Amino acid sequence: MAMTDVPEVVIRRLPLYVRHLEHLIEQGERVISSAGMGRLIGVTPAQIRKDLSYFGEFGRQGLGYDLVYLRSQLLHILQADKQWHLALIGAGALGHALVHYREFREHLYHIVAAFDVDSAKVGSQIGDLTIQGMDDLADTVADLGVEIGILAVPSDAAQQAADDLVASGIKAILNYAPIGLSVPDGVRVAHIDPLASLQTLSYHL
Amino acid sequence: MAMTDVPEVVIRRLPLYVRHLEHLIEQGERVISSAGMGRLIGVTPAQIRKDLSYFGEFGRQGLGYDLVYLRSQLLHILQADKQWHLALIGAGALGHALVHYREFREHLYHIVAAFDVDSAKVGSQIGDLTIQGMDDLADTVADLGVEIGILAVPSDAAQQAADDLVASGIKAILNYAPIGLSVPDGVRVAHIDPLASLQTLSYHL
DNA sequence: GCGTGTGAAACAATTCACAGCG
DNA sequence: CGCTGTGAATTGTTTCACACGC
Repeated sequence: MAMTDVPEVVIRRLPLYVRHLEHLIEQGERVISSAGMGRLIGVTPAQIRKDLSYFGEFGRQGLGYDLVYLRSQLLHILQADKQWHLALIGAGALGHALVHYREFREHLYHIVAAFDVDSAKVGSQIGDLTIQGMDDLADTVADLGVEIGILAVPSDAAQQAADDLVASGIKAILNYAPIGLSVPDGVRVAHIDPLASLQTLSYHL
Repeated sequence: MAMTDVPEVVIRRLPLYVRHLEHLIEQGERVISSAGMGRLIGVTPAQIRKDLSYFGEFGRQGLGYDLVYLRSQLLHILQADKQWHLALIGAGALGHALVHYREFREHLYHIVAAFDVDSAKVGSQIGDLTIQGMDDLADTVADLGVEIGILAVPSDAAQQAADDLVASGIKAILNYAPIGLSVPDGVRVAHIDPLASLQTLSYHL
C-alpha cells in the first residue's frame, strides 16, 4: 500500500503487465484475475498481487482487476501517461530504425531531435528530423524540453556522447552502445545489449 | 567450484564481465583484482569472486585475475568461443540495423539467412543476404545449421513467426517484437523491449 | 602482505496461506 | 463462494569475514 521502497525488479515487471493488459483489452476482455494473468504471463498469481500492492489496491474482491482501470493506473505509476521528449545521438543504421520505431511514438515517447558526431551527416534528414551537430545539443535539449537521451553511437564515441548528454542536463539515458557508461549520481542509464542477450542464449544451448 | 545450479542472474552478469575484460585488454592491462574490477563495473568484489566461483578457480592468490585467461574462460562458459549461425526474421528497418550490426559478426554470432513474411520483399537484398520467404525457413535452418533465430517482425506477426522457428527446430530466439511469445519447454527466449526500458526510465524521473 | 575462494550471516525476493470483503 | 491484499515462511542472492596460498 505504501509506495516507498519498491524493489527495482518489481518496476521492471510493470511494463510487462501493461503489455499483456493491452493485449487483453484489444481482445475485448474487461476483467481478469491474478490467476488468469499469471497463467498468461507465466508468473505466479501471488507475485502479481504482491507487485501491485506496492502501489495501491487496484482489484475487487471476488472479481479480479478491471483491465482498463489497471492499465491506466500502471501507466500513471510509470509516468508513461504523459508525453516524453527524446533526443537521439547517432544517425547510423540503428538510429534510423529507432526513429522509425512506431512503438515509441504510439506510447508517448517522441524522438524530437537527432544528433551525430560525424559532421558529414549534419544537415541531412533522418525520418523527418534534420541531423544536428553535437554543438547544438545543450541548446536543443533546453529549447525542446528533452528529458531522455538515446545513445546509438559506436562504443568509442559513447562515453563522450554520454558526458555531453549529462552536461546538457539530461537525467536518463537509453544506451545502445556496447559499453558500460559512467555517469554521475542522479543520472539513470538503461542498457540494451543484444550481444549480451545472445551470449546468455548460447550459454543454455 | 561445481557448475551445477548456477543462478540465472549470475549468467546474465558474465557478458558484462567479458565486456570490461576486453576493454582492459585493449588498454594493455594484463591482470586485475576483483576489487579493481568491482570499482570499474560498479559491483562488489565479493560478488565477482562468488560469481566466478560457480564455474571454477580462475584467479591467483595475492595477484588477481589474468585478463586474457579469464576472458577466454568466460567466453568458453558462455559458449561464445565458437561460431553460431543466426536467422533473421523480418527485413524492416530494425532487420537492416541488425544485419549491419558489427558486434554480432565480430563476436562469432553470424546472421546467415534473412526471411520476411512480406512476399514483396522476397528476393531483394539485405546486406549481402537475399531475403527468403517463410516457406524456405525449415530447409535453410537445416542446411545452414542455424541455431538461433532473431525475431524482428511487427507484434501481430511475431507469434506465428515464433511458431515457425520452433517448427524448424530452433531452440533459442532473440525477440525484438513487443510481445511475450509462448514457446514450448526447451526453447529459450531473450526479449529486447526498448519501450519497457524507457518506461522504467520515466518511472524514476 | 595481498587477494582469492568459500562457508556463514545478512539481506532481498518470492511464495504460501489465510483473513476479509464483495 | 471467489479472489484480493498481506503478514509470515520460504527460497534465493548478496555481502561478510577469514583460512589459505602466492
